Amino acid sequence: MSTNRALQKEQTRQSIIEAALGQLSADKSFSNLSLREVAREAGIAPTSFYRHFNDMEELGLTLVDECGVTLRQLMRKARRRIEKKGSVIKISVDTFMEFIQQNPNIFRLLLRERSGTSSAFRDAVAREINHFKDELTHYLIEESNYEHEQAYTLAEGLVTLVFNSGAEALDLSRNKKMQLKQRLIKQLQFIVIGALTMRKRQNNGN
Amino acid sequence: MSTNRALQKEQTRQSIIEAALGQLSADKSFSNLSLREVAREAGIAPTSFYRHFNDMEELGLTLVDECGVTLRQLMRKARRRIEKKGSVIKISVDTFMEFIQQNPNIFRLLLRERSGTSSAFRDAVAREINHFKDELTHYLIEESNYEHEQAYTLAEGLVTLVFNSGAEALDLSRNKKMQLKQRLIKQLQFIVIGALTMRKRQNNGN
DNA sequence: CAATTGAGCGTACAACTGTACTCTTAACTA
DNA sequence: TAGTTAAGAGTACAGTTGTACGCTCAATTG
Repeated sequence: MSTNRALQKEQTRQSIIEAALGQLSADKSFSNLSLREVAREAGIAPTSFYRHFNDMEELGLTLVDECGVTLRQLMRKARRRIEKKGSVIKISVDTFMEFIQQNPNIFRLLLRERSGTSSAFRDAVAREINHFKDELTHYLIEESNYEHEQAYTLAEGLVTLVFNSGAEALDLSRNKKMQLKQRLIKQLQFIVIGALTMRKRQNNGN
Repeated sequence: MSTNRALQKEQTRQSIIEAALGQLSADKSFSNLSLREVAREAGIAPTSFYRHFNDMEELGLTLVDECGVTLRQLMRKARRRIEKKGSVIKISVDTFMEFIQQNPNIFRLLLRERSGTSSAFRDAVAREINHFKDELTHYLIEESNYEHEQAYTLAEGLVTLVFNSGAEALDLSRNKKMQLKQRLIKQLQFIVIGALTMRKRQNNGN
């Protein structure tokens, strides 16, 4: 198996990926990136793009996957912090907000393609979000003895609230962002306590 | 003031709007609609478009506004149904789901432009969603004696959950949609009961 | 009725797009 | 070392886009 050649190829592949990520912004979504623009930014001829991806879509899906990996790593880090003690809700929210603060463009990619034009994209993003729901579901089952269906419903609600506040936080001032975060934490508390309360009532046959 | 001429103009204006709405679908978002496509569909010359809108963006904002009006009318209808009695949560959810069932494309427009490329769009959509939050906030204050801040936080959470489930419901089968709706209702109950519970605790000085 | 207005059309153009095809040349293989 | 492979460049083309400009001609106005 080759070393030098494959290595060079991998490098330009990476430069394509970085070029694409670098062009994403509040005013430029992936779907209005053109193959030529990306190639230009990556320093290759437009036609050379095809040596690495068949499509812009194929490149996009790669970005989504990479983003998912990064996010999951981050949440693992968050869980470690929780084990060392601290409020589950606050630490999770802090972690998430930290991520979108530092990677606004890749988070925008997720947001946009979640309801975007390509079903392959939509599916990919849905898959990433489902990872979150599933992990949280397991956490709730293990830590708080929830039954699966209840746990999933609860997890889904929590993830929805967090993800959405992330979306709104993108454009806000530091001040408004703080307020939003406070409200988010309250909403998460509401839903957690609500679920607990309903479970108690059910157990008491009430 | 003219009658005939202005009327004709209004008619082709409407045909532009309908053309645009007609072209929106799961696979075609407003931002990849071209002026020429819309003009073609509306049966006018590309350049005639400018007699009615300066921009595609101006057309888009019009669509968002129209969508907002429709939605608010619908929610008023829902409130009337509630006054004649019934579960607040269930009726609201039914109403909302009915809307996106019957107007999936215009709802997709809202979803997409919510985190889209144009800040004018984002603002417009945010404004529409805020209408919902505000109306619900007032409702909670009047009907359940919430204090304003708590009411707003609660309303925001509820609206977020509903709006988001709407987004997910778009692509689901009838069956999955029912399940989603069930979970949504549970999540709304969680959050409402959680808020009530926390308020009680606070009042008991607990 | 004569003059004005303005919605809509047609032409034209420069900019940009994706991609088919051919060529180069450095890295690999045997 | 001679032959093969494949990444990347260059050219070319047909298609689409927004929009500037000038024209037409029916409705409106005075």
